[in-house]
Amino acid sequence: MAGHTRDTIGGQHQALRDQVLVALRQRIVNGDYPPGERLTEDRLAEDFGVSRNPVREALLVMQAEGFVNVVPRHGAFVALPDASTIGDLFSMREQLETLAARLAAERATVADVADLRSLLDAAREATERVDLSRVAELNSELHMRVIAVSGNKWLASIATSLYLQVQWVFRIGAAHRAPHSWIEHIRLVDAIEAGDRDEAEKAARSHVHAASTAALGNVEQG
Amino acid sequence: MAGHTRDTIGGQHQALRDQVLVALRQRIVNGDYPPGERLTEDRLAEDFGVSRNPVREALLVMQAEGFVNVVPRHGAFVALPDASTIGDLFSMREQLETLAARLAAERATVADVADLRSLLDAAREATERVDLSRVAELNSELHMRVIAVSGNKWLASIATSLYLQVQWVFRIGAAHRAPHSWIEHIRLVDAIEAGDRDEAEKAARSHVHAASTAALGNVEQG
DNA sequence: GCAACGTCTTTCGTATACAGTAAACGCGAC
DNA sequence: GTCGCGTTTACTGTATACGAAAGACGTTGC
Repeated sequence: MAGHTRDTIGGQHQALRDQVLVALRQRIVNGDYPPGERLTEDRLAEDFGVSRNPVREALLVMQAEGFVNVVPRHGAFVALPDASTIGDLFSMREQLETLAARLAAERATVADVADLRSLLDAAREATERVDLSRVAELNSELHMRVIAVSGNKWLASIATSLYLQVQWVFRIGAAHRAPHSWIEHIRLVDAIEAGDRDEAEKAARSHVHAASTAALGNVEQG
Repeated sequence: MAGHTRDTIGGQHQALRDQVLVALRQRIVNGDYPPGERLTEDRLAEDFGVSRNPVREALLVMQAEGFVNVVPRHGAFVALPDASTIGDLFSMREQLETLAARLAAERATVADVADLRSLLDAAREATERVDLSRVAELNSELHMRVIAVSGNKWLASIATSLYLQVQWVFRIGAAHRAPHSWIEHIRLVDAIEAGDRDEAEKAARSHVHAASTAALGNVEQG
C-alpha cells in the first residue's frame, strides 16, 4: 500500500469533528463564548447536537491552537489573552511573515501574482464601499495566499492558527486599520512581483510592525 | 484491563492519550513504524493495549505535528519527508531560532545563563565520553531551554514539534555533527549572557545554517 | 462561630457498541 | 484473458456506557 492519493468526492467527507471545530472557533472569535468562560464537554455536545467524542477532539485542536486552556479533570476554559501574550503573537507573526514574503518573492509565478492582485482589487472595492469587515477578511486572505505561495507547509499550518488568534484578539481594531494596511499590502505584492526578496521582507516587517503598534494601542484603550 | 487504578496520588494524572502520544512518537522516530506505513487505529490500540479513543486523540496531535498524514475515511500513514519538506523545516527553524536567541539575549537572568552553561558542561563531558546520542539529546535540550528563556509561549509550543521532526529525520547525522555544534552553542550562550541581541541572532542563524547544510548533505548520501 | 470531615455531584477519561463507507476480492460475461 | 459488477470485509466516524477523581456542600464536633 504505497502512497496513493485519493480525490474522489468521498474524500471531502466533513467529519463532525471538523464541523464542531469550525463552529467552536467561530463562537469564540465572535465572543459568544467570552474569555474565561468554562466549556464542559457535555454542554458543548448539547450545544452542537453531537456526542462528546467530536467535541473532545475539537477541543484538543483548540487547545493546541491556544484558544482554550484545559485543566485535566476540571474542564476547558476560553483563554484570556494578556498584553505579553499579544506581544509574543506579533513577534511570531513578524518572523513568519518575513520568511513568507522572502520565499514568495523567490517562488511566485505570474499566476500567483495575478491572484494576489485580484485580492488587492477586491480589497480596494470593499474599501470604497466602506465594507470594513470585508476588507479585514480580504486582508487575512491575502496573507494566507502569500504564505501559500511561499510553499512552506509548516508555515501554512502554523500561520492558520496564528491568524485566527489575531482575528480573535483584534477583530474590531483590525477592521478599522484595514484601509491603511491596504497600501502596505500593495508594496508587498509589488516586491513579490519584482522578485525582490529584501524589499518583500522589509515590506512585510514594517507592515507587521504597524499592525502591532495599532493593535497594542487598542489594548490600551480596552 | 480497565482495572488500573491511579498509582500516583491525585496531582498529575498522566492521561493514556499522552502516554500513547509519547510511545507513538518514539516508535516513529526510532523507525519501528517506517515512513509510508499504514497505521490503523485498531492495530495501534492493540499494540499499546488500550482502546481506540486514546489512539485517535494521539493521532490527531501527531497529524498536527506533521508525523502522520490522515486520509479522511482511509486511515493514518506515517509521513514520508522529502527534500523540499526538509528544506522548509530548516527555514522555519532558522526564523524561530533567531527570534528565540534575540529574545533570550534580552530577557535572560543570571540563573538562566547558569542553566545554559551547565548544559554546555554536560555536553562537553558527554563529548569526551564520545556518547554522541547523549550529546544530541543535550543539544536539543539546550535549544528548548533557550526558547523557554525567550518566554514566548507560541515559540515554545511550535518549536517542540519542530525539534521532534528534526530529530526524526536526522537522528543519525545529528549525533555525528553534535561535537561541532557544541562550539557554536558556546558562541550563542556567550551572546545571550552578554545581552547582545544582534550577536545572539547571528550565532543562531549561522548555527542553523551549518546544521541545515550538514543535514541536507546526509540526504544526498541517503 | 469555625474548622474538619464525609458525602455528593459534576466532569473527565476510557472502553465498548453500532453504523456507514470505501476498498478488496471473487465471480461471471464477453 | 480481461473487463465489469456484486458481495464482502475492514476500517473509520460517531454514539453510548461506565468508572474514577476532584471540587462543592452540608454536617458535625469543638
